[in-house]
Amino acid sequence: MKPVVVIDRIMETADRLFYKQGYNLTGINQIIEEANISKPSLYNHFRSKDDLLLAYLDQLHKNWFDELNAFTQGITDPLDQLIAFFDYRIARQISSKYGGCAMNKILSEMPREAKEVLERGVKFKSDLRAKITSVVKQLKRPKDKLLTDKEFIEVIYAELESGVLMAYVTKSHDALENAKKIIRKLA
Amino acid sequence: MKPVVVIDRIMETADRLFYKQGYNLTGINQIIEEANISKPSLYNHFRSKDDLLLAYLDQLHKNWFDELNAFTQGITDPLDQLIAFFDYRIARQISSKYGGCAMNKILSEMPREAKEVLERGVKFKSDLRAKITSVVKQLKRPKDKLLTDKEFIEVIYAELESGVLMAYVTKSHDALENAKKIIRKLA
DNA sequence: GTCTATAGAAGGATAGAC
DNA sequence: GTCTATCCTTCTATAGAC
Repeated sequence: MKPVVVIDRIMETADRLFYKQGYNLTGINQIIEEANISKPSLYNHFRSKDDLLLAYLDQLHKNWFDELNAFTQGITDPLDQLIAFFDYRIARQISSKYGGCAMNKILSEMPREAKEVLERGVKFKSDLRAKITSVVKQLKRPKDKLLTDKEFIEVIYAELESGVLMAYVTKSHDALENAKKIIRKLA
Repeated sequence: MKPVVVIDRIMETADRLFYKQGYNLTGINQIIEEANISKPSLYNHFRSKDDLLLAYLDQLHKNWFDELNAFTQGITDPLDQLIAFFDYRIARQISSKYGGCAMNKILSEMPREAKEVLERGVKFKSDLRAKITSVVKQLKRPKDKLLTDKEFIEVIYAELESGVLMAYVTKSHDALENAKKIIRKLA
């Protein structure tokens, strides 16, 4: 069921290859071959390979948060919502066979000059942190908790990032599972 | 003060370029040019570019832990030692102008087949975790603490990983600084 | 062990026909 | 908008002389 429209075929192929092989290891030639289009057809839609990367990152951002929202839809208890963030990442890592975090992998292979890419990374991370913050506020944690809200949010965020990284390296979601217990204790 | 021996010049140049630009963006041509050697001279010491990468990773592992040991040398209090782990990473991020974690960046740009590289990543992470574990044991934390030793170790590790990633993306070590306060509270 | 020279493939991007 | 054909650069790696 490949997309019929050319630009959709490009985006679908870029998404798959950039995630699987990384940006720098994926050549324009491979993209056009697997998307079954010609080279000038690609350059008709995107000025350059870098331009395609930015489009890929924007699509990634939208899809990632849309799917997260769909995943947590219907969960009312705030603590359960926090746990669902971890379950979302676990589900993604399992379905991608522990391919790691798409955004972090791209960020990690960029040279210093890639300012526009870095900006998208910052936006992605601040949006995720904002979602966590919003849910933590709903917990209405008492003031005498060991960690402040800000600190608790930081730990949640760190456990998500580190957990996915460990999933990528060890090909297991043990760390993400353990993190859930820690979050329940600190809540 | 460039190294005189050829293989040292290669390693020094590879170390600098792999970290600054990443592995895939660094060509053999650039390495030999900046190391002021010829191409066959490089291939006399390393069978392939991949072979050079493995040598680079092994050197990185050794240097990283040697410098960590030197950094924590003389610190006797276990909690201070844990904090020193964060200060070590802060110092490295400042001196590298927030270039991020060398090991994680390489890991992130590898394709699935790069088994030998991934193994070195696993070893690096398990060695760091072992060091944290060793120090936490010395804390002799009471059983009634909110987090078990295992959970506390996990949080320390996650804050280190996530903190360096945030340093790379935001070009600031705020996250690593905040993490220190959290660790003190949870100790 | 080190060099000059080169092979052979793949990289990103474009001209011009339809 | 899409194609065939082509351009120029860069890539990893090697042959053969010294």
